[in-house]
Amino acid sequence: TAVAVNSTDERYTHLHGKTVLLPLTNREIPIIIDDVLVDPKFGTGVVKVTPAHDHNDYATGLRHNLPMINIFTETAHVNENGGKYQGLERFEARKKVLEDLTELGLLIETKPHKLALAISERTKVPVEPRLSPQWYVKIQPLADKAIAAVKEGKTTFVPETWTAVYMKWMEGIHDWCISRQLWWGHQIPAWFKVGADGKPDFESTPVVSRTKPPEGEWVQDPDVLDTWFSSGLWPFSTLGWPQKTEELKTFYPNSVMETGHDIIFFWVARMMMMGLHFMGEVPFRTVYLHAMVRDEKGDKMSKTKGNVIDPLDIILGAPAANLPGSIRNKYPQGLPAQGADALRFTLASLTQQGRDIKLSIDRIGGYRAFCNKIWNAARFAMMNLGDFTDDGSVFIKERSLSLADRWILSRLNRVTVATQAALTAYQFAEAASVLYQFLWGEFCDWYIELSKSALYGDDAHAKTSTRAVLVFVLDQVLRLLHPFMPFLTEEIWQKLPITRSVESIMIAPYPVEDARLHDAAAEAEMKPISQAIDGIRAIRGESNLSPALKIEAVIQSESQQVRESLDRWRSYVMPLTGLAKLSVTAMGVKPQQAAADIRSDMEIYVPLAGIVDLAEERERLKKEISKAEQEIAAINKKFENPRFVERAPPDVVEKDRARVIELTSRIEKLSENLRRIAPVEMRIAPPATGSVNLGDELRAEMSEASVSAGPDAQVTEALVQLRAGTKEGLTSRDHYDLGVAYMGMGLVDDAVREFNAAKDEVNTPNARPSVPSAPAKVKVKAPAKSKARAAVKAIKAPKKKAPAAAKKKVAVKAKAKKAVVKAKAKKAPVAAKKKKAVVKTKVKKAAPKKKGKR
RNA sequence: GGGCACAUAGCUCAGCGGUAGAGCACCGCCUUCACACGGCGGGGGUCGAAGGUUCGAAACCUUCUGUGCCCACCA
Repeated sequence: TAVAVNSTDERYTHLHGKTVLLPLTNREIPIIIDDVLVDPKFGTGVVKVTPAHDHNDYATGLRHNLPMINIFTETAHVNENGGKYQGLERFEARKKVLEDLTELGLLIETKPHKLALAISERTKVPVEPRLSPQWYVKIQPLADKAIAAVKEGKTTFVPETWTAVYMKWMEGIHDWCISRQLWWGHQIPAWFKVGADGKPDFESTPVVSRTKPPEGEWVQDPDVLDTWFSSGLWPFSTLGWPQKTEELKTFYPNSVMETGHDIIFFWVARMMMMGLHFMGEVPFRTVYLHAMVRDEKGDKMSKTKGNVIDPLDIILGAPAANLPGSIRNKYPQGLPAQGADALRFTLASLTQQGRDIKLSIDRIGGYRAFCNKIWNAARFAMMNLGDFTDDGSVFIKERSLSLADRWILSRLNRVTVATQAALTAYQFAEAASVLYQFLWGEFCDWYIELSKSALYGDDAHAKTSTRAVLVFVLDQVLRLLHPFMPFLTEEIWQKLPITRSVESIMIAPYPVEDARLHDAAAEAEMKPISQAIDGIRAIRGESNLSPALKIEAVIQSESQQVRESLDRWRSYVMPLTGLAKLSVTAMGVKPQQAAADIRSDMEIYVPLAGIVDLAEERERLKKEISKAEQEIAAINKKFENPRFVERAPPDVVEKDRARVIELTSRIEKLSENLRRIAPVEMRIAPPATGSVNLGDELRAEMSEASVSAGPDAQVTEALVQLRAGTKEGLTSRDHYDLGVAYMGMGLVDDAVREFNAAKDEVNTPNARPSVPSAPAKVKVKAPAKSKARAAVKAIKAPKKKAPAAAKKKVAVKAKAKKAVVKAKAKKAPVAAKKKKAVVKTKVKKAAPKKKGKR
């Protein structure tokens, strides 16, 4: 249609205003000057212009008033405007054009050239831009109103980051083509005169009408409206518009529009424009844009990629064979059934504002376990309600309650407030998290455990109160949870044997804050109790004590309040920590041979020499000390910088100062305890090789052989008797032998005590010269080592006596045996346990035997 | 090509100026009378990289790298 050059291109200045002859059609076309279209540095600096078949050229055509010559039919064949190429398919036509140009000697060269080509998503062939009659909506006046409404805050976006997306699109908007050549949709209500071929004559002036115009031959435009044009009417067309119905009056404008951020342009923007135009008011006050679910790599799920997970496969489970390819590869075992509530709760938990969700099957599994946990907690409650059928609300306000009761009610109130706040702020993940933590971490882990003594006890009053609280909390928390887990909560709620005001949890009132439940005193009093329980549990856990083993604990505290609370609620502490005895005292003498847990306002001791592994306890203390030291170092680094004290807010500085003092005191206490249970280092001096640490060596052997006095009650008893009998009237030799025997049992600390006793005896005139004194050390000569070894061996193979001459061989054998045990232990834990059991039995026999020897 | 997000423990994610957290997975002890889809305890991170602001940065700013999404006639 034209040939364009850049005005600054001096090569072509002489051609300005002239025309050229199009060789293949002999049409005369103008040379135009267009600096927008033509880049003089690119190619020849001359470009052909086809306004009917290219977007840029179309704009150029408008600028220069060029004719729009369409050369394609709907099927991309050359039409009557294509001269001799008429009827050819587009790719054929291109080949022919090249051939003809070559033949005429007009083709100078061909060069490969990369360009962006629009490809049809459905048919995968290049799209040919082509002029055709379409309906457009003049958009600017509509957009202006839609922009103003958001700027004025009449409608807000949540998360607000999407406001910018909406604005950018609105501000750069262009007229909206609303006609579509599809098979279904709202047919455009426009009528054209019937043309010669029986089809609409698009050149005629259309009549817009719902019904056929009465006079003349008319045919309705076959096109349908863009689906978003129809959908844009949704906020009011669904409410009876254009009639002025009650529904329309009530629900327009609506409060919250909830949708995906991928259709802000398509739908939200159109609803805004349509609503403002037809109703004169925004369609909704808030637009909440939810996260989109992606696959595990963050890619959008699509059928083409084959990465779509059907929600039903997650809910109901699916064998691998039923899954699409890429999903099957990741889950070759298929998907386990997770349930609708677990899926829903997971989605809520992962819905963080402004982010998309990478769906994690594993995480759904975690919440499935949560569903199970709730179910079992409810089962526990119902099993223990007895004949209690009240909903508890009256009881909890009129009766005196236990500390645990008051505490959980206060926590419930906090959770109610937090859940409400989160929901109001559209923080669904936060709400889900709050409820999860409360239900599992507080209600199940603490309240249910604490309630057992009352429920299983004889105090009728306490029993009834606990039942009331149990059912009340459950009822309330189920309501709070209901939006996140509709099925499970309804099921349990219906099963609760309580009187209800409504027939479904769906319409039960959502819990609101109840200031009367708030109980700061109860929460404060629970603190030392949970601290004590945590501390004792930590000692047990770190020392791998069996839960069945009853232990004693001593708790010392400077705070009288703490002591009183612990004393009053010892029935909470003892069962949760498996205590046989709990002593609560003021600060004073520390129990000997005890594991310790030092807290800021209490010190917990578990005096169990021989049962708690003091070596491990020492490691634990060292670790705690090092942790505290590291923290002090980090804080001190701050203080070294003078500007920190100078410029940081006083409260921050003060907080750090206090923390240093607290940590220092903690380190002191921990170190003190470490000293108290420190083993005395023992050295033996074998003739040739120099000194060896017998304690370490034996300990290493012991642990390799898995010899343990263990938690066995009989063993414990035997040890107590043994120790009771070693206090007085023993010779140095006796102490020495006992030390060896203790070593043999792996009780290093007891052994050390005996060796030291032996050392004391040595200082008397009758002392055995083979046990010389050394400051804070016990030196034992080689024979002692062999005896110790023999003791070890006796434990391992008690019936065989090892002659002194054969000790080396035996030692080698024993080592080989140990290696076998070790290897077995790795592969077959059951076998290792059996081995251990055998060893234990021998210890039982060995201990009283020693006693008898005295 | 333009725009917007995101990058924190093996995985999925919180935290968003003042002592690095959760769930799952992992390790140890336990089939204790709601729950082994469980209980208790534990190990694991120079918070993508480099600069800058600050007394102090995982967090605020800049640049870079990587990943993803949206738009692509116009931003």
